[in-house]
Amino acid sequence: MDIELDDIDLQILDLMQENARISNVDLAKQLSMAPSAVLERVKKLEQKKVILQYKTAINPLALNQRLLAFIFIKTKELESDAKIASTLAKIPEVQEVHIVAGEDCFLVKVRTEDSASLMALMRKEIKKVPNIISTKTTIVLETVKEQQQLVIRKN
Amino acid sequence: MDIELDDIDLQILDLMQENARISNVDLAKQLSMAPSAVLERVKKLEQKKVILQYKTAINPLALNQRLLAFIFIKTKELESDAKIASTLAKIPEVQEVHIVAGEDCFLVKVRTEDSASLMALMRKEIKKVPNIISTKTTIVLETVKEQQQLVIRKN
DNA sequence: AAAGATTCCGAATAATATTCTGAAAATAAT
DNA sequence: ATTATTTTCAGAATATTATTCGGAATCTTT
Repeated sequence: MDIELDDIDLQILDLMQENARISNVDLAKQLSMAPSAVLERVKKLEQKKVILQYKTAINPLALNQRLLAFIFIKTKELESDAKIASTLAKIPEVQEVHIVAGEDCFLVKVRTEDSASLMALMRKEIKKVPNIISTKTTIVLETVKEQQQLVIRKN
Repeated sequence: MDIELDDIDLQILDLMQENARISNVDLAKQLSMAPSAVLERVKKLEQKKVILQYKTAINPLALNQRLLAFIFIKTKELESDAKIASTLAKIPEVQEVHIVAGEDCFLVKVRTEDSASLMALMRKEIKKVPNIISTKTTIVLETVKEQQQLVIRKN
């Protein structure tokens, strides 16, 4: 990542991070710049893959997704790590797959309707992945904060 | 959540989830509807809090945030749970705070520049929260998948 | 079946995005 | 230092999109 971001870029990212649908005109106003100049910067940020995606956060309850869980997965060997990981990643209910340090190998975040559908998912999808030794599931009772916004420090 | 979402709503959510900046005109085209009708639905989804926010996903590496960790926190009693949780939630580097089942009480997701800044954060912020008995930190070596998109099943 | 509410379309208008040219500023080269 | 080169910006022109609104169609309720 050989990218230089100046203060204006950081301000743009800061504003857009919280509101991806802010208009170019508004952005320009906040930055005291011309819309055309701001647009140029935004396009460049997209092109440089600093901006990865514009996402809409949907209320999980509106889609009846009430259960959130973290599953630690222990596997046999280090060799097939990448394959196991990508197999897990393909499951739509799986929101995150991390390879972690320590005796557990993978940490997986899953969102489903309820505990019954989590069990079904475990049985039908996760436990069928080869080379899994054991799983340890942590159920979330309540989520107090959930975002992926980054801390942006302006100069 | 007493919300009825029909198939068109689900399609809108499905499209916007992946691209929050899709234009109303494009949305309308994909749904074979008039832009005005689609706009009305989107506004309604915002109002009903089905749509929570439009976010821009920024590449963490571009902001030099290379370390991701999950911290399990064990606390004294159940009483002050909410307070501890909201204290943790106020830390900007903390992306997620969950109250979980099991002996560990909280699961916290943190993103920082490097291990040094994680240590600093632990010392200066997290361990200063009252009533914490112990913490157990899991360092992420590699993230294979990370999103919060929900599974949308159309009827 | 009638009344009421909701959803949709289409046209008009308002606002915004986008493109382009040239000037200014920053950077690099001589 | 001075000149070239590149980058960034502003402002105007144009293209595209968002938004509003009236009325028709559809669906719900009574």
